[in-house]
Amino acid sequence: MLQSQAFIKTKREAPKDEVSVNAQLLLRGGFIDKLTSGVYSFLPLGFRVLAKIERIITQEMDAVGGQKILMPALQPKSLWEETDRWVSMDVLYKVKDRQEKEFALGPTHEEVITDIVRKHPLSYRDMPFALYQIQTKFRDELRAKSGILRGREFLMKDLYSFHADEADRQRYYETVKKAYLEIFKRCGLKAIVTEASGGAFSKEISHEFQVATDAGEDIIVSCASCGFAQNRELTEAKTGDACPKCGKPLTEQKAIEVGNIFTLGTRFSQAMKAFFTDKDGTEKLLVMGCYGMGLSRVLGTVVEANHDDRGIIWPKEIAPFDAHLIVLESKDAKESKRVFTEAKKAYDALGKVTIGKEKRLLEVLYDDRKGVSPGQKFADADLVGCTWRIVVSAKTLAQGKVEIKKRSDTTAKLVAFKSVVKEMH
RNA sequence: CGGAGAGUAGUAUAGUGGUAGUAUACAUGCUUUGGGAGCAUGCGGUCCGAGUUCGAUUCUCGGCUCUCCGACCA
Repeated sequence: MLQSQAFIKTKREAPKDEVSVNAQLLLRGGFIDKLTSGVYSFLPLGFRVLAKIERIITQEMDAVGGQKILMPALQPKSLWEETDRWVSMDVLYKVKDRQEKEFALGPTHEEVITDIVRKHPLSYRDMPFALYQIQTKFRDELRAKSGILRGREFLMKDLYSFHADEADRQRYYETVKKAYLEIFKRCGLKAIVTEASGGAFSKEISHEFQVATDAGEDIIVSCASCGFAQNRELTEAKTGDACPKCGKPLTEQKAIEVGNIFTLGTRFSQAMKAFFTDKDGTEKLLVMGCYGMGLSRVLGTVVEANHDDRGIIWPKEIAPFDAHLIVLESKDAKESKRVFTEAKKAYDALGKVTIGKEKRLLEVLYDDRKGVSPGQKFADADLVGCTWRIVVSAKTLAQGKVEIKKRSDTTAKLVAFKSVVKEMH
């Protein structure tokens, strides 16, 4: 993509009100735009990152047998009354149509998915199965805060699984848990599986995926030795207390919840009469699980966990572009022209390179802007945070080379253009 | 919802009961080109409403919006 033509507008300063790091850097870098409190647009750069996160999630959900669907955000009141959540769900946005008929803007989709499923004759032979979607959720939060970490409208992946019995549900729960860890790993996050309350769903504990950072709103107590971790809401344990599993000292830390998986059991199938026919020919309640993950929150968490004072350092697999190619003008017009010609050649060549197991095309953002100083181009590249920075200038060309630098490294290397791709492996 | 803070140009800021200033960004021209370059010119602003006043961006009241703390959180 040519930066001179792209809708990428970086800012030197963040709006003074924005305190959270994710909001500051994402706004300054032109990744997002705030419409109102807790409601954001994703601009070209941000949307590219979001699409990559979505791609990872989709791959991993498909890998555990999830079938992707899309459910409506607009949901009739009657559905929510079936589970008593029209009144008990305090974050529910309620809207009326011109006939005064009431609807909810979906904050989650247990009701809708259960309604879909119950309309179909199901046999034990159909079990288990799992459906998921990636969709915009609406929650009238008491307080939107922390940039895109707690919005009132946000993108979420929600998976729902259906089983003939509790043992199978438990088995699948563990499968999804592993898939979640793989997703977070690919997104460059170190997630800690944390025991938490089942909330309104269940008396059983749920599992949260927590990323330790000071920007977190949760406090978790964890053991570095055996991996035991609990949300503060479940425990009185403090730093230094003995781990109940292995006896080693526990550590308290702030963390961001990037995912949460729940045991639903028959909570919804019972309230909404969702059955399947078992081997013995009798109707039984579906046993369910649900598994949530906020994509926009994952994105914000990545920024909180991966940045320095100059900007964002995107993990490789979700960087908006693999490489940020920068051309620097020269004082001599003729030489400048040659530098631009060579940079354009490099851009065209890099765009045809395939990388990774999947042999996908390398994605390059080419800063071809004229009249922009080297300092500004470097500053922008650091802020935007693509994995690799490649510089073509009179200086590098004098040696027949280009410069390559990893965003996470401090030093650059001069290499022949031919070796650039090799450097990126 | 309770508490605190803040609303002046796209962004960041100054200031004043009497024609609103600076930086940056944007536009134009010239110069410059390895860490947010320089000069010149231009464009652009007091959140909304009421009150006090000859006159309000400034004072008073009300509203709206944003941020932070708290409560809450599938």
